[in-house]
Amino acid sequence: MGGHRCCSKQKVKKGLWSPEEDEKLLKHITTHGHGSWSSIPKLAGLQRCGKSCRLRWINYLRPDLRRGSFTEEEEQIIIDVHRILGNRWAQIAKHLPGRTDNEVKNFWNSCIKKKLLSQGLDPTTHNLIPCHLRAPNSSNNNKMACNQSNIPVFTLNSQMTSNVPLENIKPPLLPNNYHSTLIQPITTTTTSDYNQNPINNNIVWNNIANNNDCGQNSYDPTSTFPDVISSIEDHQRPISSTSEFELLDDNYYSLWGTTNNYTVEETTFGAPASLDGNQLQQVQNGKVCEMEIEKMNEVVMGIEENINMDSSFDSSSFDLEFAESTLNMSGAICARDDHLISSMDDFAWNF
DNA sequence: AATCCAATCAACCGCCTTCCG
DNA sequence: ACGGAAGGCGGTTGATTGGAT
Repeated sequence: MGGHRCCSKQKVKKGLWSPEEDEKLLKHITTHGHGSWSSIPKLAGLQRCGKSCRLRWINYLRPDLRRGSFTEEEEQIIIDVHRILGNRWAQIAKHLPGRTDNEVKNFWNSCIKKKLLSQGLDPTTHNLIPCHLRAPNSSNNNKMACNQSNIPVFTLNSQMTSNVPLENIKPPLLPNNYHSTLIQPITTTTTSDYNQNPINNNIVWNNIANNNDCGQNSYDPTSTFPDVISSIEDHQRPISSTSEFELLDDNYYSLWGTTNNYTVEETTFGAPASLDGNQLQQVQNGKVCEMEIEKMNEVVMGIEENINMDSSFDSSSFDLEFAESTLNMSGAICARDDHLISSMDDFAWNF
C-alpha cells in the first residue's frame, strides 16, 4: 500500500470501502481464495491496492471474525499477554479467536491504557507508576499510596510452589542501586506458620530510602546493605553490574528471584481493613504474576522437553519467540549458578 | 437545534521480514 | 549470496459517532 510498488502503477482508490467493493472482494475470495494479494484487485475488479484488500479481508470481511465489544475475560487476556509481550498486537490477537490485531490495538489504546493509568499503573511496563510521576488528577488510589502520613513500604510476596524449608528461601534479585539503598524488613507475617502455609509467606519491607518522600530522594549506589539484611546476604545472588538490569523497568517494582519468584509491590503500611485501591492493585498484580510464573514454567518445561528429546528446538511444539519474550518480560532475568541469563540462547546454554 | 469535544475505529503509512528467482 | 517483490506488523491519522453543553 502506501507508496507500495503494487499500487504505484495504477490509480488506486483510498478511504472507506463501499458495500459494492466489499461484495466484490468477498465474492472473489470465497470462490477463488486470496492467493496472491497483489493480484486480487485486478482479478476481483477492484481499484484497490493488494495490501488494502488484504487488510479489508482480515479486519472486516473474513467469516470467522468475532463481532461486538470485548468481554471482561478478553480484556484480562489482553492485559496479561501485553504484560508479557508488549505491543505485539498480532501475537496478542492470536490469543483471542476472532479478534484482529487492529481491533486489539484500538481497544488497548482507547480503553485499557486509560484504565491502567487510572489505576496508577504504567501501561507500558504494567508496574506502579512512582507517586511523583503520576498525573496530579489521577484517582484516589494513587493519592492513597502517596499520602505523606503513611509510611511507604513494599510487600514482598514469595510465591512458593513447594514446601521449601524457610532457610532455603532466597531473597529476590535486586539491582545494586536498589537493594543497597532501601529495604529493611519490618515484619515477617507468616514465618511462624510457614510450614503450614508456605504459599503465603509475606515479608513486609520498609523502604527506608523512600520514607515520606514518595521515592523522590536520591540514593547512594555505593552504600552497603542494612545490617538486618546482611545476615542473609550469603543467599543474595550478587548482581555484577546494573547494565544486567537494562531489561528491568526504571523502577524495579517487579523483580524475579532464581529459586523463588517474587513480586515487590508498593503498598501503604497501616492500610484500612477494607479492600482499598492499593490492595485491589496488589490482587491484580498478583494475578498477573501468577500467570507469568505459569508461563515461565512452560518455558522451562518446553526447553527441558526439547533437550530431553535431544533434538533441536522445534517451533511447532515450542514457541521460541514467545519463550524469549517471556524471558525478557518485566525484567524477568533468570540466573543459574553465577551466570545471569538474559537471552534465550543463554537460557538454553545453561541447562 | 447547534456546537463542541472526546472516544472509537477503519484504513493508511512506512518499516521490517520473508520468500523466491 | 543477492536483490526485488510481497506479506506482515505496529504506529498513526482522519472520519464518524455520540454525549455534553
